[in-house]
Amino acid sequence: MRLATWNVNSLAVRLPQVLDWLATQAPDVLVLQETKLVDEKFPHAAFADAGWQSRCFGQKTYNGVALISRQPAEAVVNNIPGFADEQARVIAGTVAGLRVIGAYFPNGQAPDSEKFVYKMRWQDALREWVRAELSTHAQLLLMGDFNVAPEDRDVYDPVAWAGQIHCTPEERAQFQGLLALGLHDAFRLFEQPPKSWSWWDYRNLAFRKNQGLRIDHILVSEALRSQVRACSIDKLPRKNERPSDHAPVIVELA
DNA sequence: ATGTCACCTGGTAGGTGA
Repeated sequence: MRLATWNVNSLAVRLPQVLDWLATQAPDVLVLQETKLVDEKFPHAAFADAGWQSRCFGQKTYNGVALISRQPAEAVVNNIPGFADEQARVIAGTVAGLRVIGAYFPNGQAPDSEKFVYKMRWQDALREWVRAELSTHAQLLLMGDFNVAPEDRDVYDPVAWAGQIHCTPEERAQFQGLLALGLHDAFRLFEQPPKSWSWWDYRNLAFRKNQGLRIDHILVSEALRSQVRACSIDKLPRKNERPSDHAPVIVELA
């Protein structure tokens, strides 16, 4: 099994790249973030024509998530049950016996902002829901754009970024809180090249200078840990014309 | 470097979010 996550920063713009990438990488599951499409405009037909099932949960202008899979997804859930939210950030489904949660964590804007408060509340709710999901789904993956660089080695300039959004102690503690549920950062189960990032700012020639952060993650449950064969970031789509600012992350399960 | 991209409203630009 091969599963992946990708923040596409507008599926309307990136659809051809997503279809190309699906054809090349042939994952079993791909979760998307920042589709920025209302459900009425979701390109289900384009995915179906290429042989993919698609489920979406979107809104106008911002956010929006989707679950693309070869096999149909069952027991699909939109957003965090019991957590009232205007923003479309979560889609979960069971595919081939795996519980897959695709999530677009709030950005948080700045540590002293209202959006940061929301980011913390949202993650409190997510964590408690994932805890409950784990009690009924031992084989679970939580994947998406977490908007946190878990450690200094996930940041190109940790001194400059210290205390900044994506790197605050509060956000890193939230990430540890997810690991404390018994989840494992699939990327760190393996030796990885130094300076591995999943996001590069569009500004400042950041990609060319490899100035990025690792903020897109795949967490796997304890029951899946021994089945993880590889985890990697695919930088190639970031070299496309009109790329997303994020690269896909892929995990291989036995 | 001051360096971008996508979307909206409302307009041949400015504001917002990332």
